[in-house]
Formats: sequence, C-alpha cells, structure tokens
Amino acid sequence: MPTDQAHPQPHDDASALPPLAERISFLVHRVGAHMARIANPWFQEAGVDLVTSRMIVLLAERAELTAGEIVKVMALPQSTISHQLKRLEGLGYLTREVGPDDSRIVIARLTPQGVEVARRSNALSQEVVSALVAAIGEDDLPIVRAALKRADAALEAMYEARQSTAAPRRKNTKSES
Amino acid sequence: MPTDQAHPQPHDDASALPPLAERISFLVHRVGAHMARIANPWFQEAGVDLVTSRMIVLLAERAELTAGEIVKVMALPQSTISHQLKRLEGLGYLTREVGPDDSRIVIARLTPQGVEVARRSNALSQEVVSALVAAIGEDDLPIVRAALKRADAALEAMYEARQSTAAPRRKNTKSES
DNA sequence: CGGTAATGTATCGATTTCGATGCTTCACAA
DNA sequence: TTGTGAAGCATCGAAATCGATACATTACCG
Repeated sequence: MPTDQAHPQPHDDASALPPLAERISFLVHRVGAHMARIANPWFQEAGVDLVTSRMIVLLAERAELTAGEIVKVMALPQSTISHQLKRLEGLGYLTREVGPDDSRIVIARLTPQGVEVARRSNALSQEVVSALVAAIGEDDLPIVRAALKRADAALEAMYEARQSTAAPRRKNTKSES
Repeated sequence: MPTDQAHPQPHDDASALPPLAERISFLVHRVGAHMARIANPWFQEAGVDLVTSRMIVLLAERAELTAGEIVKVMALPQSTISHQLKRLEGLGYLTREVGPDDSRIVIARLTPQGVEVARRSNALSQEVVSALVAAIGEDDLPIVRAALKRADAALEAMYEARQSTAAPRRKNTKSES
C-alpha cells in the first residue's frame, strides 16, 4: 500500500523532514530564543544585550579586532555590527580607532569599563553554560560541541556559496550597460 | 609547572568557561545567525522571514493554534507574535478568529496561500536540514537532537524561574500602597 | 602613473522587535 | 451577583535590525 506521495529517494528516514519540533534548526532557534530572554533583562542595566555582550566578550579575548573581523565572528550583517560598535563607543565600553596602515579599517578596543562589562557578561554566561552543560551531560558535551562546529561550518559554506552566485556589487558612479 | 592564573576551583574542566568560540551558547548563536542569513533572502519574495515561516510551518502541522500556543512554541515575546499574526493575516496567509468559548483567545488557521507558503518553507528547510544532518552525521544526530531538547527544556525552566521571581503584574487602575 | 575594480565601513529608510502597559473577557470566591 | 484578580491579546513608543547603497581608501593592472 503505497502512500499518496511520491518519494524521490528510497531511504525515507534520511530525507524525510521531521516535524518542526524535531528539527535541529528549530531546536537551535528555541535554545537561542531562551538565551535571549534570559540574558536581556539581566544586561539591561548595563545598556547591552545578548549580542553586544558577546561582542564585548570577544573583544576581551582578542584585545584588538577590526570591525570586519567582528562581523565574521558574529555572523551578523555588517550594518548591525557597525551600529553597535558606535553605540558601544558612546556607552564608553570601547574605542574605535582608524587603522594605521589601512585607514579604511576600524580597530575596536575595550575600555576598562568594557572589560568590566565583559567580566559580568561572563558571569551570566557561566550560569547559562553551566545549565547547558548539565542538561547536555559531560559525556555528550564534546560530541555536541563538535557537531555544532561542523554544522556551523556547513551553513557558513552554504551561505557563502549563495553569496557568490548573487550579483557581485556593481560600480557606483557609472550608468549601466 | 602551574599556569600564571589562579583557578577558583580544582575541577577546571567542568567549571571553567571556555573561550567564546567553544561555548555551546555561542555555537548556537552562529548556527542560528547562518540560518537567518540563508533563509531570509530566499523568503523575501513571499513577504516572510525565518521566524514567520516557522510560524506558518507550525500552523501547517497543527491546523489550528491560539496566539498563546504559538508564543509558547516559538519562545518569542507575545507582542512580537501578535504583530506577526496580524501581518500574516494582512498578507492573506492565515485567518484570525475569536475563540467560540473564550472570546479572549485568537485562533489562527492557514489559508490555502498559507499552506503553499508552508510547502515552500519546508522545501528550503529540507535543504538546510539536509546540510545540518550531513554535517552532524547520522551517528551523532540522535545524540545532538536529544541533547538540544534537554538544553531547551533546561533553559525554558531557567527562564520561567526568573519570571516567577519578578514582579507579578500589578492591578492597573489603583494607586500604589 | 592613471584609472578601474575591490575592500572596508558608514549611513539611510523601512521594518521588526522588544518591554511595558492597556483593554477586554473569564474564573472564582464571598 | 458582585467584585477582584487573572488570563489573553492588542497597542504604544523606543530602539534594534536589515538590506541597499553611499563613501572613502587601497589594490591591481596596463
């Protein structure tokens, strides 16, 4: 008794799309949404949120990063990072300085206040990460971590592949054709 | 040869906070950001994005959901879901109907156009999920899925615990004390 | 050396998101 | 019943996000 739907491939289990709640993509969404809901009220008084706190923690680890490098690591739109860097500079958490060799680039560095925010961000992150580690379990943790890294790399490649097939940014001051 | 850094606790591996790029929380952020970057241009012509497409797919699975149920599943702010439901109604993808027994609730149902959008959303999801499954690997997939579900549940509990300790919404028309 | 393309960031306008709060309806106790 | 609070959703104003595009600088190529 065949189903009323043609299967393009015989091995259903691998190709069939599970219900939303079972998809890795959706589970990632849920976990991310929960992290935002937990972190944002916590950070509110410092004027940061989950995304900006990660930028600050990143800067605390690397000490000196260009705007473009932050864009790559955060995997967010360049305009979003640019806005946030300006905002965080206004809050006094970092300084923006033009690159000495290449004046197009912007180098961001944490101020002492920014370092303090990074410290407090890591304190909350410690709490969240502990909950995650406890839920995942010590045994599965390295497996999950490695799997997420592979997933991240795969999606990044998928994104870049789509970028290259898109229109590669025209000239600005000339008319077309 | 001890490191030049004091360790607050002896069992470092369990309690130490790894660098940002190694944290599960950050990997989840990256994977989620990549999904958004891949999906949003794809959905652009249909007037939806990653979040709204998930709402639509959810409705395609359940056929009838209240706004509050969608809020719980999506784990997003109630105001966001409310806005999107109104927007999706305007696009003709779903109908909103007042509950017959309880006129406070709003019941959402997909229109035929909404069903079509769900179909196309699943087509892209199929692509993304396939990439994820390929990257994670058949062996680790059930482990990762189960681990993410536990992580989700743990963070949801953490969020709800913080909610209950917050101020439990006062009366509206009375003055205080 | 010029000129054209590529790179890196800033900005613009529209939309989305968020938290707070308002409004309506239901539950329930006295 | 009649309040009183809770539940469910809408709305408001501020802010963040996004994609597109402008702008400035460097790289490359003849």
